Amino acid sequence: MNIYDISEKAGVSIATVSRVLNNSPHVSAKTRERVLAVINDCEYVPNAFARGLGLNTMKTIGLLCPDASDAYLSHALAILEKSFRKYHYDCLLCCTERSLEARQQGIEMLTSRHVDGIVLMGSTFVETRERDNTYIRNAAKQVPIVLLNASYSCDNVYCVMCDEQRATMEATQYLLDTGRKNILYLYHSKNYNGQKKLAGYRSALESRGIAVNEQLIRFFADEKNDITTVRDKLLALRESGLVFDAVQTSEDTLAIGAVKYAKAAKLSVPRTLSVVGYNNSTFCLCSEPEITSVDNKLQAVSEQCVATMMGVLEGREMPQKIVFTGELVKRESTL
Amino acid sequence: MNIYDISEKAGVSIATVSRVLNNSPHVSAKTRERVLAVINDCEYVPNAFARGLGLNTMKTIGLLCPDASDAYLSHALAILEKSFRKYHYDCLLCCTERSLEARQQGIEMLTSRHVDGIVLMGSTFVETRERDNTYIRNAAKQVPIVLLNASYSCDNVYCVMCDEQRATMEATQYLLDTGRKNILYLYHSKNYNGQKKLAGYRSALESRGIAVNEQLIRFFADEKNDITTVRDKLLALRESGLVFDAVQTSEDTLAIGAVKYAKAAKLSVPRTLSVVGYNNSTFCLCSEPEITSVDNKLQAVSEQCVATMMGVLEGREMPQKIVFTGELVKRESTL
DNA sequence: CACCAAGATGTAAACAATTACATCAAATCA
DNA sequence: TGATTTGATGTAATTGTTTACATCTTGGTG
Repeated sequence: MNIYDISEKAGVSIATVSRVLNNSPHVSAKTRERVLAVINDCEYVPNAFARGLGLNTMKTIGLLCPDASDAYLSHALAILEKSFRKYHYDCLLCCTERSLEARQQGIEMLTSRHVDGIVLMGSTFVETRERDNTYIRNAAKQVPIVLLNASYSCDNVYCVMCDEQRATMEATQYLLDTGRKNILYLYHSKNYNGQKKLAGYRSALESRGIAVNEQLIRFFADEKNDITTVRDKLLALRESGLVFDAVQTSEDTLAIGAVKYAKAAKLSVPRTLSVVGYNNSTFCLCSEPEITSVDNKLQAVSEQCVATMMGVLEGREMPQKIVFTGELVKRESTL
Repeated sequence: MNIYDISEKAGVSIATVSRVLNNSPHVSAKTRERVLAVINDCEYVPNAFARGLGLNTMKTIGLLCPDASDAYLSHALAILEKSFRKYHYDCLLCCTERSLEARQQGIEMLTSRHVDGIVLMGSTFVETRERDNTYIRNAAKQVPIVLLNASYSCDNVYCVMCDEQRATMEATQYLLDTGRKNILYLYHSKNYNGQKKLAGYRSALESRGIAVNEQLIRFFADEKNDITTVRDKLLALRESGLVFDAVQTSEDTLAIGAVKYAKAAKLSVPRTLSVVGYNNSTFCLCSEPEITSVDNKLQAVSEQCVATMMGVLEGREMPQKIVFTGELVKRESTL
């Protein structure tokens, strides 16, 4: 069943059928009605591939997501999909691992499928390592790219992000202001955002004239999904003589691990140990006590990504970089 | 840059270029090499739409997900996407609300885009209400449909699921066996799975010769995302004189709410109140105490969905229904 | 009444692949 | 040596749209 069958049954040309299909005003009311009747009758649906070939677009956005099962990213995913759908764009999902090669492959897949735009979620790459970003430059020659919570200056690449450095800095300052002296900083990723957050921690100490103790900065590789391991590592740190009266983390589940550690070490949160997470996820509310965490405005950032992409696709001039401000949500795990 | 340009530059016909592109054996080694060199040189990528038109497929699977931000579904999403990618199929994501109309629209969108198959995640619909399922029957005429954790008998529709009734029953029996007399059952959805789980709760009581107290069965609408509300409602129930020494739920976050309630009511979990969740999500580990929950084998179910879909697409005979068995994971919130 | 604009409709050329069938040369066999 | 097979390559049809351009009505205007 194609457009020719319909045109024949309706006694018109295929051009007229196509015009009806595309709501062209150049069709008389009677003709339109007759054609629509036939279309309905035959349950005809135009072939999407042929349409794509003719129009050179299938109204599709590629979403490159490092991990769809991650609480934070899956939330962004849901917002992006919903918002793009409002503009009648569908989303092709590509979950890469967090490795550079996988992301590169993912982008190639998406461009080869001729998506209209790509949203790159999260920051696997680092702004300063130019070599790693050539694949973005290349892809940007084909389609507009919007970076969700990452930063990179390049033609046809747009950034929407939260100032994670500042948000982290304010969280650290808050801990200092409540009298904490030795803040252990746990981070799980050395990517762009990971480094920015760490920089925020450092600058908070500097702003208060406190020297950074490198012993208090710990990289807890990809253990963000293993609360027990985090707890045990913290117990080991304490055992080794490291002194700290607060734990600040780059991710909420690490903070959960810190709370579990406090329980195991018979410390009271927040009396003898303050805990601060990052992302303000549901995990914070599940914990006992509930965890203070940084809200990095995911909803706003995600929606702005869609707005930016649509602006670019509609030919409007769009800002190359939009930065939101995070906010510390205070709960029971801090004084 | 199309296949004609390449054929010209390489001094061959478009058929030969196409053969090289598709790894046809009917090309001599020298010719292949020459063509590949030109392709590389020009950074030529075949047009996906034209290819789709010719082959009548773009190797795409539609994923219909009620809510991509849900912990449970997002996990399934990640597994599905990854597994389909192994077979070189890409995934078109469609997040519907949980309403029937939205799902129906979603399916129409996916079929109009000519996906090769659709995975329907979760059960919005109810097996017995035939009227609600006509949209599935219709869609199944176009493409194979695999239901993830739902059940419906129909041609070209395949089901992969966990026996949630049995899993729930075993959890309830466990509570009874540990001496609990009045088990409050909280559920958040009246869909197919919601009803099956509730049936499991009832049958557990019956199996022990205990009459079901309807007062102990409570529908906590869509409050699974609002822990505080759950806590307050439970406090109100206690206030109203309802007696219960255990709370079993259809979803982990409801169980979190129960734990919060216990704290507010100064009850000890599990000493004076047992709590059992469902889904065995990370939330269970965040809680203090950690929550006993039903693992419904999401990984296995998701992977089998992909295996079933690929089997169908490759023309193999596939079982209409595959049922996995859930498992109660015991933690600190039960005796 | 002739002319012209406007609106409706049709024709045919893109769009960019795949592939059945035809062709042709070289190798094998009688 | 001539017939036959095999393998490589080319030709042209096919897929189902969109759309620029051509054509044909129809009604209004001078």
